[in-house]
Order: sequence, then structure tokens, then C-alpha cells
Amino acid sequence: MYTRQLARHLPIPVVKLGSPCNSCDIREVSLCGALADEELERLRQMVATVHCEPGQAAFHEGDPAESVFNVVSGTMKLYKLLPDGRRLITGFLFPGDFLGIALHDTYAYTAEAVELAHLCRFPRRRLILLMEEIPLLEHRMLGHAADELVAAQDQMLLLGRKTAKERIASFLLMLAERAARLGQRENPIRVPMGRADMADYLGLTTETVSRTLTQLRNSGIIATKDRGRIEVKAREALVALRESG
Amino acid sequence: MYTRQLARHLPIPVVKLGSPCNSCDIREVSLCGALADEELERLRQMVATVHCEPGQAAFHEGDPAESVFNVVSGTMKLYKLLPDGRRLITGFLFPGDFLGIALHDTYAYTAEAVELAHLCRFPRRRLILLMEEIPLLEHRMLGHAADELVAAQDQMLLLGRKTAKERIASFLLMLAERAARLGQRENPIRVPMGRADMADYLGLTTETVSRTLTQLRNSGIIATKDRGRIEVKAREALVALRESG
DNA sequence: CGACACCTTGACCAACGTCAAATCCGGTGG
DNA sequence: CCACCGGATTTGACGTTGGTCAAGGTGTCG
Repeated sequence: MYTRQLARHLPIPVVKLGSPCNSCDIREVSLCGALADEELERLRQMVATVHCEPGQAAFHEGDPAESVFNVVSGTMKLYKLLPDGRRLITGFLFPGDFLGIALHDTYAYTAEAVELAHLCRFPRRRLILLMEEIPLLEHRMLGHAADELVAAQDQMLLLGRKTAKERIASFLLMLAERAARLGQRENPIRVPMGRADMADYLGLTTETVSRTLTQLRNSGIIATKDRGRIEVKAREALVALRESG
Repeated sequence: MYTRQLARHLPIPVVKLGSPCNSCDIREVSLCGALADEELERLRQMVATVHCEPGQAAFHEGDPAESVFNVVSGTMKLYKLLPDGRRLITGFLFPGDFLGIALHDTYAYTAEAVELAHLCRFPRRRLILLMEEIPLLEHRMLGHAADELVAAQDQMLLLGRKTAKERIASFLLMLAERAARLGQRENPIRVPMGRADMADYLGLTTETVSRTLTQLRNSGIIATKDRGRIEVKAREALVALRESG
């Protein structure tokens, strides 16, 4: 049923870091934002820039966890699979987001690019050592983990108790809010992922996602522009839908 | 539909700490396990023991987050509510578990006792200050948060993609594994929570939980002894069910 | 012994999934 | 510029799982 071909595990091209971290666009929203210049230098010594083409994985569930990543640009999705191919996307990552926080020996999920993504890659062991030296780094990490935990709990509520319409409304608003936080325009919402990814994130099927969007369009709440862009016509209606009906 | 009376917000009785942390039963599985005696003393100075009767909340979703807790004995449940009363339990907590890790200003969920529970309560602000002094404490915290994150992702997979039978099988095995980790006997599984709590944890209804347990009983996979105890007759069958079928 | 809360069971229903067929688009090559 | 290809999306008809509503049991505690 949910079977699909898995992205091949191509080696990821490594690019020498061109610009120094100081001028990094997303520094302020990332881990590195908290560091003084000298500490940043330590980080920089261990970083490599990698990129993932759409459909290409940075790592797979179960792989030994050797690196952690920071998303610089693009969109990534994290997912888990059941043995029969059913898939659940546990999250989408946007610029500034951090990846591979688990301090475990293997990755708990696959990370795959939705759109061409650029990532900073850090050797996990060295980063852990650096955290012992720079408590602020660990503190930042903990703050980040706490945020993710809160988001995960909201997502559990969505998956366990919300209707299809509520899930779609929540999702669209999440994308809009995320864009706003990154300083991007939020009204025609940029929706970089396809229906299948939305479905696997929301615990639905592509058909239900599609039908629900059609319903919202027919109610005049949204309008679908070109592919990958949805305009919100009645934000308050979406907000009302998010949590009840 | 899911409406139910909320536990009244009774003041929690505070008990002076009788026995020192050194002899605490759960020290080895808790945060405090990592600390040297002198550091433990610092922690101890700020701790209070509180208890929650079944149905009583230690705190509610949205309350200002003034304390963090460690479960010493008993079982707690954490839940979130939608405005119309639909409820999702995001987790059950057992002895040694930590509560209120989020470094936010308000609690993201309600924490309520399933069974009489004893908790260690720490003032959140002072604990955060202590973490700045004792990096190991923060490190422990981060490890804990990472574990919770992994568990949350597994739960999302369950809620988003598993069938009722798979959810129940996963749940029973989780309880058994948890008991084993605490050094308790795992075969007649102790199930301290009622069907309604199981349902709200698994994204089902009490009726479906009940019917599914009946099905498992009729297949000879489990046997229900007295209330609050389920015997596993065919563990392998349960394990097979957990992820497909 | 009776009350009450919890659990189980049954009959029915609806939301969402499944299967299959259009339709829409974006890209490509003539 | 236009025809065509192929994947993504939409739509339709129908099926199924799990939810809803409503009785009955069952055990526990006073």
C-alpha cells in the first residue's frame, strides 16, 4: 500500500566551506548563534558543507550516527518506516533547524531532502566533546530539544485526536508561521512538499489530503495558485478549524 | 463525547524529605544518579517531596512552570486537551522519570496521577541555575530529552500509522519492557491505568481498546487476570503484531 | 446488599482508506 | 510555438476500520 521506491543512498558531495560562519545567513536562528567568535572558530574547524538533492537522504534510520547537521537552506523531511512500507514523516526541517540531536549511536529516522538542501555537517563525537568544553552549546542544545519535544507533543495530539480538516488547517498554519519566523512572506504559503509527504506527515492518505484541500477551496478559505503555493483567503476560518471542526 | 470532569486543582501536600537522596530507591535511574555527593547535597537543599492522589494533578497545561519533578513512586499521566474535551495522553511516567523538562514558562501539558505517586519537586529557576554550575546535570538532562524525543517519534508512528491491534500490542510490550527496566516482574504485566487512559494514549476509544483486548484474549495471546494485570501467553505473537498486523 | 464506576458487548454509522480512472502540469524535444 | 510524455493531483465509487450510542455485566467498597 504505502510502498514506494526508496531514494538510493548516493554519497553526498562535500563542499569546502566558502564563507565563514560569521556571515552565515541563518547563524542567528541556529545553534551557532550563541557562540563567541573564538568558540565559533572551534566549531568551524569541524564543519563541512554538504548538499542533498531532492529525494536524496543525508542518512537513513538505523545508520550509525556519525554526524549531526544544521540546515542552511532548503527543506528536509524526517521519516520512519514500518516493515511493510507504511511511512510517517515526523517532521520537516527548514533553514536554521538542527538535525540528529539524539545522542544515540544510530539514527532514529531517515533524513531526506524535499527540495535541494544545504547542510552544515559536524562530526558527532567531536561536537559532543566540544559541548563538554562549552556549556553554552549544550545549553542551546537542551533548549532546542525542549522545543522539539513540545512540537512532538502537539503533533501527537494532531495524529491521535484531530480530524482530517483540523490536521490540514494546523499544517497550513504551521507552514505560514514558520515562514513568518524565517522572515519570509507568509501569505501565499509556500508548500514545498507534495501531497504524499503531507499525507505521511499528517497520518492521512494523499487522496484525503487532496479532497480536504478541495473542500477548503470550495469553502473559499484557501485558493491554490501554482503548484507549491497556497493562498489563505480567510485566516480566521483556518485558525477556527485548527482545533475544532 | 470525550468530556469528563477535570480533577480539581487541590493544593498538593508537601512532605519534608525524610530519607536522604543517597538512599533513594530510584537514584540510579534518575537525574540525580550522575551526581557526586556534594552536588547531590546542593540538589537536596532545594527539593521537596510531594504526593498526588489518583486523579489529582501536579500541574495543569498552561500553568506557569515553577517546578520540575522526578517521579519516585507511582504512575503519572501527561495529557493535552482540545477545546471540546478531546484528550490525548502524551505519556505515562514511572519511577525514575523526569517531568517538566521544557524550559518554557508554562507547562505544555497536565500531569495527573494514575496511582498514588510520590514526586521530588525542584524549583525550576534554581534548578536551571544549578545546571549552569554543574554541566553534568545539564548533560544528563539533554540525554534524557533526547530519549524522550526518540520515544515521541515512535509514538507518532504509532498514532499516525498503526492499526488498533498494533497499538495495543505495542502498548503492552512497552509496559512489560518498562517493568523489566525497573527490575519488576514483567510477565503478568501490571497495567495501572484504566481503559479510558489507554484509549487516550493510543488515539482510540475505550470500546475499541476493550474489543481489541478481547480479540487478543480469544486468540490466546493474552489472558486477563484480576483488574490491572494482563498475562502474556504468547510474547512472540505480540511482538509480531506490534509492527504489522 | 446495593451503588457506582469501569468494562464489555452489540447494532449501527461515518470518516477515512482503497482502488481505479481521469485530469492537470511542467518539462522536453521537434 | 506546440505536441507529447510522465508524474502528481484530483475525482469517483465503494469498502473497512474504528467510532457512536446504548445496553448489559462485573467487581469493589461501603
